[in-house]
Amino acid sequence: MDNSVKSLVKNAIKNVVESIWKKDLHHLPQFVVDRPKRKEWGDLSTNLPFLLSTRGGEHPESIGEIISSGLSREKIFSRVEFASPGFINLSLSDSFLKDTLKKVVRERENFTVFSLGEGRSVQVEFVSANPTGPLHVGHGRAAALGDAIANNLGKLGYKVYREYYVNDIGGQIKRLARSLWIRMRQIEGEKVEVPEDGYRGEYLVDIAKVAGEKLNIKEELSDEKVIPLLSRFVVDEILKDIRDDLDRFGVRYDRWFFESELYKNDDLSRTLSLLEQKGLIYEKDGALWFRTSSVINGEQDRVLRRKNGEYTYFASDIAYHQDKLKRGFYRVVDIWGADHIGYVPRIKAVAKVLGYPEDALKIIIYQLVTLKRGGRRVSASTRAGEFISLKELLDEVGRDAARFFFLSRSSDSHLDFDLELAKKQTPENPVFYVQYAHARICSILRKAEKEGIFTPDPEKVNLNLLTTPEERDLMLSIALLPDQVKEAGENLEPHHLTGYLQEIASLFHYFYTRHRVITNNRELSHARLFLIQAVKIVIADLLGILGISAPERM
RNA sequence: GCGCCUGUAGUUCAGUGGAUAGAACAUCGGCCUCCGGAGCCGAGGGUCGCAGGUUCGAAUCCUGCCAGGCGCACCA
Repeated sequence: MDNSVKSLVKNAIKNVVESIWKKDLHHLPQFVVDRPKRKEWGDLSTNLPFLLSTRGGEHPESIGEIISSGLSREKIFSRVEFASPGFINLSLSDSFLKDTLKKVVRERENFTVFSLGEGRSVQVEFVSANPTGPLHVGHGRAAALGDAIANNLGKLGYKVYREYYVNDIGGQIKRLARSLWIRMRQIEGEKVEVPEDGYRGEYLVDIAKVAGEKLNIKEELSDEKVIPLLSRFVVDEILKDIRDDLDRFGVRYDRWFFESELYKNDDLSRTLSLLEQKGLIYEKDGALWFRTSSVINGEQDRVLRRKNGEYTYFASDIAYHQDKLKRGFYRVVDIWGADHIGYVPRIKAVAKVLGYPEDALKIIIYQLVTLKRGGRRVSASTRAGEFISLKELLDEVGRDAARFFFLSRSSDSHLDFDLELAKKQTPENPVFYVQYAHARICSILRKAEKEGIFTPDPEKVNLNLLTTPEERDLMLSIALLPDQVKEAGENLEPHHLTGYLQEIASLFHYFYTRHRVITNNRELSHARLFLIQAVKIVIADLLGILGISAPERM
């Protein structure tokens, strides 16, 4: 499947060019087909004449005119115009737009499905927060991003695996368990304090109470025996909360991958010996090092196994990425917070030596989230322990608003999250605005049905009655939806979809204020009901990709 | 000091080398006999951080500065 209008147009252009110049032009330069800035310039435009002129030395005008006259014979265009200095502006024919509208109603959410990823699987690993405390708002951004990207890739036809990598072993977990142990003893009345480098959050006190009841630990047990026991317990408890939060946020994983698995089945040592064979490992100062410097210029070598014999996180991560590769993913997407930015070259180097194809590993770095209440910044310092948890955010603004806001900016961009705005049930709030468009359509459809006017089948509707510019704008916007989904998916940039949603909602509201859907003219009512039904389908579809609900009533 | 990200309207941000740089919010001014006014329309507002360069063409690519963020562990 492929309902991309841009591909259709590109192919038409290619055919025309090839038939005109015969074998003179073997391959065309990478030309662009996109929406022009101004309405007068048509629905789509291409810069091909510019690009051809620089090659052949001809003027863009002459080339442009020749291609234009060839294209004007194509049925999908109603108007083809060369525009100085080097564009061809294209208008899609009404019959094409109307056929496409019918296609939307027939295919529904499959309208935006592509088969280009068929037979290939993709893994998206995201959030993967350490199980040492509750998720905070930053993890919410990761969750929204990862889930939307996964949905989007699913639309492109890939089989998508969502995965959470759990660091369930290592020094931090030991510190966590020790902190818990201290909290438990405090409850028993012992005078002990959680150390500076421990985990001092209140949540451990709650877990300590549960641990005290469930574990039945005898005081005389040595630390050596207690800590492993408590480690398991505390990781399980915190992970339970993390799962709950994510579940509430609408995120489900196909797999929770535990770091400890890599040790149990020897993956780690196998991977390291693989690197050793390649001569990328050496010993120095009692530690085992990876020769990052020989793979990537300017990088430092990194420790894999410490002096004390323990492996570093980096070592596990190498084994983990080897495991991903072995599972045969066509593409692997890692979503990390900005605080891991320095880690990227290292893991890229690893991917390279493990034999990942170029670009098979995509690492998305998202910038930090700043919470605001009105204009005022909400303190979110982890250090002071007063960070806002994902749970609190969901309590306050809800899942839909949280997702929409997280997805409304490029991941490279710092995110200002205005809690007040997110809560508002007014059109300044973009989530509300978009959802309202959907609910409003549902309301009209309900009213029409009550009056005995039913939305017709694609075979029966007379779309020639849709003649106003507002109707055409909606049809055009809908026709270009598959391209939007494709581009957002290929670039792993779901934020484009929130923008598109706002555009289509706005076109609908504008149409609504200018025209009545239910009129005395039954045939016209049918045509308009058909149109708004299509709008409803695409809004719900896009919201679905973003993991946001499309309410029928609000 | 080094690396990466960011710098675009009062604010928050879009803008895969193309035409006169856009949106939302905010501000100001308008629009309801009638399908959800929980909506719509209009106006003002910009040296695209600064300076060079690349080319037919630069917010976009390159170089150098300036400012903010995040990193720079035998933590994860």
